[in-house]
Amino acid sequence: MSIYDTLNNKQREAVQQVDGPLLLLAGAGSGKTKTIVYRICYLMEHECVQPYNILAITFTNKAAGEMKERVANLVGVGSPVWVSTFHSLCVRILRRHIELLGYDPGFTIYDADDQKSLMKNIIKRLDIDTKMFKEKTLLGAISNAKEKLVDVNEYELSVRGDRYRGVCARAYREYQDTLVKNCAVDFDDLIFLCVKLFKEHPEVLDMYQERFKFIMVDEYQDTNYAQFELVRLLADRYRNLCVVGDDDQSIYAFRGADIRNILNFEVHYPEAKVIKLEQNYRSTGNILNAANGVIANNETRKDKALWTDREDGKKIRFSRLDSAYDEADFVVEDILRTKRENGLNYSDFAILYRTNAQSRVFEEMFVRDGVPYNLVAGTAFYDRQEIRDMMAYLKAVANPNDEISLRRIINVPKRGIGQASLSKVEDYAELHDISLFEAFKNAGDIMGLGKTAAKILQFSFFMERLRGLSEMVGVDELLKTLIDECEYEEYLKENFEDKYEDKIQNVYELVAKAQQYSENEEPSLLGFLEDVSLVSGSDSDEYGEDRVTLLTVHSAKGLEFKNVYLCGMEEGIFPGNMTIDSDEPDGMEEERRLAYVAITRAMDRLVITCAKSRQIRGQSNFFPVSRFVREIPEEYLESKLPRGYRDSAEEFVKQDLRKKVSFVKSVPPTAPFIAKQTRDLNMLMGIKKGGDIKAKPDYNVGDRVKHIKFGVGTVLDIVDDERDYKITVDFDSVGNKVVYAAFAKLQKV
DNA sequence: TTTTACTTCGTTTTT
DNA sequence: CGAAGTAAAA
Repeated sequence: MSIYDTLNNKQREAVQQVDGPLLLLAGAGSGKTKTIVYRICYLMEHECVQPYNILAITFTNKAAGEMKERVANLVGVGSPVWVSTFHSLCVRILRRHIELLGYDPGFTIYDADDQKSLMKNIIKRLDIDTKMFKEKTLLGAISNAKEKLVDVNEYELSVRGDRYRGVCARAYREYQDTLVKNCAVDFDDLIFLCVKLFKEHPEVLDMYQERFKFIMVDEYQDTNYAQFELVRLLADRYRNLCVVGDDDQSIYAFRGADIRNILNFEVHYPEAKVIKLEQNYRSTGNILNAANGVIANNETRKDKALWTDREDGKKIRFSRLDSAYDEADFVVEDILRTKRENGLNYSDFAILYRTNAQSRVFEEMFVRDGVPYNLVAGTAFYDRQEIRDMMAYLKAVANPNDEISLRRIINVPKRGIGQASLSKVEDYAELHDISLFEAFKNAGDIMGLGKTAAKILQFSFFMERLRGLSEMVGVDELLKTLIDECEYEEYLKENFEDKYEDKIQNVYELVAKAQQYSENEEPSLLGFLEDVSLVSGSDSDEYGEDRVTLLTVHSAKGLEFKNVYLCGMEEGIFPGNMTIDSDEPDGMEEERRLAYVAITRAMDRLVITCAKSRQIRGQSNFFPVSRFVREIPEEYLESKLPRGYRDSAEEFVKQDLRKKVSFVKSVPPTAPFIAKQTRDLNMLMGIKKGGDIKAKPDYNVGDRVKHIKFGVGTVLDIVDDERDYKITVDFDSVGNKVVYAAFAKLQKV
């Protein structure tokens, strides 16, 4: 009896298929990780592959850690197989060779927050119109470019007179120049620069191709073009590349993941073997069938169907409540009852929702009823202000060129160095072509600083001292000295009256983490910073306690729970209005995959809820039931959906609008349409909590205006209707339409 | 320089 | 409705 006997036929086939490219399509809950782990072991045991010739790439540290542990358990402790995330793999390679690209090997990694600050500075420096361009947009454009391996020069060439993209190009150049000056790289750079390194220095690539004779990539459906290219280069010599993924679980396209990487794998590698893992070991038949029913509505997908030999189990419970409040109440009650009746733990339950904002109501209820819960939230440990402050100090100590971190801490705690003084120092630095920190050291020579010069000097001495210290002591000691000498605790006490205790505690938690890190074989400040930068908040291990888990569907990927509550299943929330309004269908398919991921998290029981009306941004709106609920075949539901699944208010909405809005006639009342009409009616009837004042349009009869769907047209008439201004527009493309000002949001052109 | 009052603007986010 | 960011006052 060998360990491989515990695999099913398909899994075993995948494990033993070691030569050449292999596409492993692994459905949800099909034993994917087990298969990868066993395959690694099989390579070593049966194919005599040296562990250091194997590379396994994952997306999260959590997945990497789990894989490492399971391999170690199978073959004995500490195997030298490289199991790492894309990003940490690239950092390791870049630390060794980045000098070839003209960077300092002690580079800092900028996270999303650093990027934002940097972009803000650039917008100011380049005097970019903040009405037209927000840092988020520009960073998005840059990130997009880097994900597609488009460098600054290529980007500039591609602009071709487009004014909008021209601004992006200017921002991209300035952004990249500043990164180099600051000795810093962003997340996208890690991949981008690694590919660049391989392309420009074949001798380096050669070395890694020889080293990584067998490569495996997990969650392949989430790779972007840069990652695809990185893998392609590394695997190009031996072509022993095994990619594992599920196109139906691709939910990160909005971040650049390119589903075509997995869909076209056989095109890139014609000799590839394809193995499908379709047996699901997680969910009951009803849950699985429901998921299959929903995902079947997607056009662009690999043909496959999950099956299970588990029992049918409980049917899916669907309940539509009046409000978000009632929904939360219902869910909490249902959890408590189910837990009691079946002798379950709190940790057997999870609440899934589309957006983080939806967690609040549930939290309130849990607090009210004293139910222990764990919120997998956006604001993770390392995103906390006080932690970011400390990290900025450490970053600035490690890399004096890191302006972003320096600016963050120059006046934290308050030293009386404000914007005005900082600007003077910046001008001086620019004039003399020196770094910000060098300028700090020359503060005495800068005109007009007055008394602040001494303060700046003092700060620079302090940083120098920490820098010296960092070479003598561990990160934990360094942190303690830092906290002590800049009187950070006192600063927190003075500035955050009721929250300072938490913050101080967090700071000492960081010290504890630093202590823990210092026990590594080769601790270094750089290493600690790296560890922190590349670890996301959501995979910090806060498990152990018996709690209900609250999380977004995105962060639920890869997890499973006995009981899943999928909440807020409303047309307009999930799928969101953004997706419904968009006219390209890819977004809706991704949204549907997200629904599929959500459903397949459930092992034994799935409860779906939604609210008829919920407050969005302070105003209450009606919502129809999500199309994804309606796509579940009724036989898997506990009870049939109410006929028409629309309540009278919505029926009214529909009829009312048929009379009022002319274009209603020609369009069949599909779900997204009704969602739209619902929103429209909310506007009309003024179903708003807050003071509802209709805004007078900023255009007049005769003006040219732009509509999001209909394009440009001329305003023919403006009528001051009861609730809103009724606008008649002659659109160039579709002719006369009557629209409501608040809803149509016409832009004067 | 720092505090305060007022506007603006809102998905999802593995690293 | 709130967070977060900006403009005027202390």
